[in-house]
Amino acid sequence: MENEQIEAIAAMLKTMSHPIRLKILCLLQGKEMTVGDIREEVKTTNANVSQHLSILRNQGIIGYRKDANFIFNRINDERVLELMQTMRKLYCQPE
Amino acid sequence: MENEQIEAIAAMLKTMSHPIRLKILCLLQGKEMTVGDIREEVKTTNANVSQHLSILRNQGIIGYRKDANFIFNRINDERVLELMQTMRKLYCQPE
DNA sequence: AAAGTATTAAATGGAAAAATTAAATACTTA
DNA sequence: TAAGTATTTAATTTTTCCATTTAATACTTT
Repeated sequence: MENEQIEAIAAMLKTMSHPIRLKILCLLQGKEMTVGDIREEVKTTNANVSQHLSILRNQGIIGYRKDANFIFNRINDERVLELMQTMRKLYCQPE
Repeated sequence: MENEQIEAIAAMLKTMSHPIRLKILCLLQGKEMTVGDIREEVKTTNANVSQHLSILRNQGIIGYRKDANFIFNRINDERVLELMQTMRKLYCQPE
C-alpha cells in the first residue's frame, strides 16, 4: 500500500469508527432512511444524527434523495458494504 | 449486528484508523519489527511509535516478543490481516 | 559498576472531535 | 399566509486524541 492510499483508507476508517455512524451504516444496508427513522433506532437527537450523516456524506459513503420535507439517505459506496460484510463474517460469526 | 458488536467493531476500527497505526499494521504483515525498525519507515519519534504500538497492543491487535533490549512486534489478530486484505482489494486495485 | 542502547511511562499543551442547545431553512398543509 | 414538520447550521462546551518533551526502566557491553 502506498502512503497516499494509507492516508485515504485511514480517513475512511475514521469516518466509520464512531459507534453511531457504524450503526447508521448497518441500518442503511438494503434500505433508505430519513433522519427521523434513524433517530428512532439510535438513542440521540435529530441534530446529532444529522451531523453524523453529514460526516458520512462528506466522505462520500452515503448519498441522499429529497422528497417533500424528508431526506432519504442511502449507502453510495459499494465498497463499504463489502467491507462491512467481511467484518460481520470475521467478528460476528459463531465459529 | 448487535449493538454490543457494533461498539466492539467501532473500537477496533478506531484503533486502525490512525495513519501511523495503519502503516504499522501494513509493515508488520509477514514480519516482526522493533520500535527502531518501524521508526525508520515512519517519519516520527521512537516515543511516538511506542505509544501507537501500545494502543494496538491494548486492542489485542499486536503482540510482542522480548529479546535482549529489543522488542519484536507482530500481528496477533488474524482477522485484522484479512480485513486489510479486503481493503487492499477494494481501495488499491487498478480496476 | 558505569556508560550506552532500546523502549516505555508520565506530564504537558494544543488540536480535533463530539454532544448539546438554539436558531435558521425548506417544505407542507391548514 | 400562518402554523407545523423535517432537517440543517451555527455556537458553545466538554471530551478525547495526539505529538512532544522529559524522565524512568531494562538490558548490554565495556
